[in-house]
Amino acid sequence: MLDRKTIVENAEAIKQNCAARGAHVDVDKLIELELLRKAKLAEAQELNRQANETSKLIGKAKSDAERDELKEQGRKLREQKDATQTEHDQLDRDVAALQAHIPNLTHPDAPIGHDDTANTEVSFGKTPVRKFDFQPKDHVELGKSLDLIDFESGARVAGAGFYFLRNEAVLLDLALQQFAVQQLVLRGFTPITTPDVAHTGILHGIGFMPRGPETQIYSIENTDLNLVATAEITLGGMLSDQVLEAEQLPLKLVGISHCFRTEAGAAGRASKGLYRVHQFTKIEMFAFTLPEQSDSVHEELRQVECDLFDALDVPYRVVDTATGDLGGPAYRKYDLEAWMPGRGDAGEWGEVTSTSNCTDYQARRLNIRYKNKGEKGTHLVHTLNGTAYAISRALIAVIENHQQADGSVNIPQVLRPWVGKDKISPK
RNA sequence: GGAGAGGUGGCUGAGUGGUCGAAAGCACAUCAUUGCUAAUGAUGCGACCGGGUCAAACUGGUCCGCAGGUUCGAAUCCUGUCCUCUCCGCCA
Repeated sequence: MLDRKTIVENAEAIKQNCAARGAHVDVDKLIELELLRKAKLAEAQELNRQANETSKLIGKAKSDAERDELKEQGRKLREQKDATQTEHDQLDRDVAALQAHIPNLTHPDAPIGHDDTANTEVSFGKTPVRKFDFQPKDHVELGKSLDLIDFESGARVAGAGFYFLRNEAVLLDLALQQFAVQQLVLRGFTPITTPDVAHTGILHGIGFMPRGPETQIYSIENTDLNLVATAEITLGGMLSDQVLEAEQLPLKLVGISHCFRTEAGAAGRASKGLYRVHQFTKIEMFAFTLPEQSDSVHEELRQVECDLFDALDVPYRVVDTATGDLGGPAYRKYDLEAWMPGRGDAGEWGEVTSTSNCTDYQARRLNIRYKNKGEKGTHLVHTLNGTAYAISRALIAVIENHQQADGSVNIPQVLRPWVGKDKISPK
């Protein structure tokens, strides 16, 4: 959420930013309503002041007649105040509704463009794209032949988009989690496990819109709880309404995230196998920083993501996300796209991680602040998030890139201690 | 799940209808004083949203878990709700 005052005072810049991001919000309308709202607020406050004054006089009234007269006067003032307040509250809701649809400001270096075709390549990983001297299989085929992934049972038990992992895939799943958490703890991140459900208000704070027709979120009936789509929700929500000491920042966390997504509207998109599923595990980085730290921490998160995929010997590229392809809260976003040899006709890049600098956009709604020692007043922190490994997609990249001509799959060196073997062979 | 107690400022904790944004203590800040790893005294010290100012001063409103209700007026009375604690039951 952007600050209302900022919106009013920078109307033209906000409109341009909305246009660049493809957000259709009537900024002029918002400003008009906001100014009206402020006028109403002043009016209600003045009426309230008069009513308070009258009430005080009643306490000091000398005669019953005088008291009754003042009571009547007070009652009228309260009525007027209530009416004005009601008008204000409606305006406030209207403004809030518009405000919620205004995306964050954008980093000046982010590429401008309507969609992901405008994303720019920033860099490539250490591992080059492999030239196969045989026809590589996709992970669905390998998953079946090596008895690693069972989509049929997943569909039977929970529906399309669910799956069972089996055998070495389970060990790989755990190994990826262990390795990522281990590396991040070495880099000063605090490991956290979080609830897998969260209140609707927390989802809103992070920028999700649960309970709408197009929502990505599973909600739990008869409760205010939703299954989380990422631990970004719970890690960010963890410090909602808290005031941190400036010296505690940056605060870097690594969460083990169970992700549930309805993927509404995703049907028909190229999304075979594990690529787009309703449930997966993710190792998620989250950071709270001082405003002046967020750019550098963002670069740090990107570097961690690169290092983690370099460690798997998986080829990838980093892209700087174009304005039109940024989510609402992101000020700037980098995606890592791993090479997936089995994707499409001859292999394609597929998104495996993303890291966003959300500046104060989430912090404002979640009310997460910091204060400088000895100073009065508080300021909003910046929040950032980044994927270490989204296990399902990392599995695709690992399995497809490390497959061998004989149908086996080599296990990346760094994961071998946890998997307990070098390769996955046909049974 | 059952029974009970409680949620007040950074903390402890008074406060059962108007003079309460809230006593007192602690903590904190500044000053003074004694000089020895601290004591004593004075003063100040909540947050948020507005108006005002170059900035202050000054000033209006809101806030006593949260949301409603009663009343001219609510920290105080009523209802709902959330959370915490204790005891019992159940249980991975």
